[in-house]
Amino acid sequence: MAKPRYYVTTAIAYPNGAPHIGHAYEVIATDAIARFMRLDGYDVFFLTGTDEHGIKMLQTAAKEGVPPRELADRNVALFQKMVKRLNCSNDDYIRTTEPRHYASSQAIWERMAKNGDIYLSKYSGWYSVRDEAYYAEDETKLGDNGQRLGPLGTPVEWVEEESYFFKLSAYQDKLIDLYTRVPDFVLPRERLNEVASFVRGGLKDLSVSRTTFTWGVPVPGDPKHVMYVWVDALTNYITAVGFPDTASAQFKRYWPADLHVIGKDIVRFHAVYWPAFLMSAGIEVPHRIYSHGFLFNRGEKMSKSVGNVVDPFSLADAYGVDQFRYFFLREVPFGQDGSYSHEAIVARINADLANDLGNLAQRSLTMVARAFGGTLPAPGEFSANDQAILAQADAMVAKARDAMKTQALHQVLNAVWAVVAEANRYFAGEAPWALAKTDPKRQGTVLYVTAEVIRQVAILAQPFMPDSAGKLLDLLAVPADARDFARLGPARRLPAGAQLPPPAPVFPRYVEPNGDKAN
RNA sequence: CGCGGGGUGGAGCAGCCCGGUAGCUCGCAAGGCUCAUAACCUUGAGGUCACAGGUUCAAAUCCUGUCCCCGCAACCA
Repeated sequence: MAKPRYYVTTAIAYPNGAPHIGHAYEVIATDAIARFMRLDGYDVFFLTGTDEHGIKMLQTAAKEGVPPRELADRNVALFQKMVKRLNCSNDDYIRTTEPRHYASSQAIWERMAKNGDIYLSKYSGWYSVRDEAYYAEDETKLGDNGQRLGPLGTPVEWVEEESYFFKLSAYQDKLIDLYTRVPDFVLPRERLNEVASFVRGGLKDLSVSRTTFTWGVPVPGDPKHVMYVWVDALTNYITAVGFPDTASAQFKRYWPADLHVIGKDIVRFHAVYWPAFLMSAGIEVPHRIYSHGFLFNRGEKMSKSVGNVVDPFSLADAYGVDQFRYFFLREVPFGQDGSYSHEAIVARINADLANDLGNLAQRSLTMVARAFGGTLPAPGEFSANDQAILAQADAMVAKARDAMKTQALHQVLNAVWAVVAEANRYFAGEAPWALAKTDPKRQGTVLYVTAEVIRQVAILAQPFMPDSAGKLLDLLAVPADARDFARLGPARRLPAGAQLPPPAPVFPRYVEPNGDKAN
C-alpha cells in the first residue's frame, strides 16, 4: 500500500544577516512536524531554504562593500549550518538564486501573464531617498517649510516608475470564497479572520516588478525589470517540487503542499498573494498556512539595540540541541507568542527531562540491570494499576495525532508528559525496590510495565528530541525498524527476555557552569 | 474612533465560545520514600479571576463602559 504523502515547508529565510532564534524556532517546529508525520507513516517532503533577492540584500551588501551574491553565499552557509546543527531533517534546501528557481519563477510569471493578470503601468508614490521607501499619501505630512515629509521625518518626493502589476483586485471574491470553503486554510483561526477582513476591505493591484535595480529574477521578455521579491520568494514552494514541470512525478506527488509554516508577520503574503498567484497560474493552492508566534527574550522583543539578541548556536551549545528543541516546542503554545529566559529553559530541562523522564528511566533500568542481570523480565498477570498506566500509555498516540491535526505541538508534548508524571506516580506507588525482597516476580512485572511505558513515550518524543529519544530506545533494545508509530498501543509490547544494554543517563541535569546548582 | 492579543494565588499559563464547588506547571512549607540524575511520591499555604455597572436563582465565564500592558500597521521568524 502506497504511503500518503505530506509536503511541509518553512518560510524561506531572508539572509541579510545571521540566523536568529526566530529562524531556529520555525525550522525546529517544522522539523518536528515532518518527523512526526514520517513516523506516522507518511511519505514526507520537508523543504526549507533562503530568499536571497530584493532590495534589502542589496542595501546590506552595499553597506559591507561586497556583491549581493557574496553576501548571500556567506549568510546562507550560516543558515544551512544552523539547520544541520539543530538536527533538522529537511529533504531539500532551496536558494532563490538557483537556476531552477529562475526557470520556475519565470514560468509562473508567464502563466499569470497568459491569464491576463499582468499589465504594465506606472508605480507612483511618495518616495524618500533617505529611507529608500515609498509611503502612502496619508503617511506623509507637510513640514513647516512646505516640504512633504515621510513618517520618519525625511523629505519625500513624488516619483513614478514603470512597473508591472498583478491584478490582485480580481481575486477578492475568489479568496473570500477560499477562506469560506476552507476555514482551516489559515491557522490559528484568528489569523484567518485578520486576513479575511483585510481582503474584504478591498484589494489593490500589486506592483510586481522593479526597474531600479537588477538583483532579482528578470521579467520574461522585459529584462530591464526584475520581479518583486515576494513573487519570486513564494514561488520557491513549487520550484522545489519540480515546477514548471507539472507532469513530473515529483510535482504530481507533492503539490499542493499540505502545510506552509510561517511567522505571523508574513501571513498576508501567504494567505492572500500566494493563493492569488497560484489561481492565476492555474495551479492548486496549498492546503494550509500555519502562522506561529514570535519569541521574546524575557518578554522583550529581540533587538540589536536592546542587546538581547540570542544566537541559536550558543543556545544549542549551552543547553544541548534536544533540550533547546524541547523547550521551545513544549513551553510555547504553537501559534502564540512565547517568551524565553535562561531560568525557564533550565527549569524545563531539569524538571521535565532530567527529573521526570530521565530519572524514571534511570531508576527503573538500573533495577533491571541489577536485579535481573539486564534481562527484561517477563511480566506476570497485570494488576489494575498496571492496566491503568498501560492504558494511558496506549492512549497517547491518539491524543498526539489529534493535536497534530492542528499542529498543536505543545499539546502533543503535554499529552506525553502527563503520562510520564503518571508513570512516576505508578512507580512510587508500586515501590519495586521493596518488592525486590518480598515478591521478585511482581517486581519484574512493575519494571516491565514501566519499561513499556517509557518505550511508548520515547517513540512519541522522537520528533521533538531525535537523538535523546533514540538513546532511550537504545537502552530498551528497541530495534531501529520498530520505532515508528505503528508500534504504539497495545499491539506491539516490548519483548520480554530482551537483553538490555547497561543503563546510562540520557538527560543530564543542567548545572550552572560556575558550579552553583540551578533550580 | 486604525488592527490584533492580553490583564486569573510569588512567576508563567489553562478555563471564557456551550454561565453553576477556580485548574495546571514552576516556586514555597511540611511529611513520606531511599530504587534513582539531591531525583520521586503525598499533603498544605497562597487568588475580592484589572476596574465599574448590567443581565441572571447563579458570572472568571454573557452585555455595556473604563483603565492598563504588548504586538502589528503592507522590507522583518
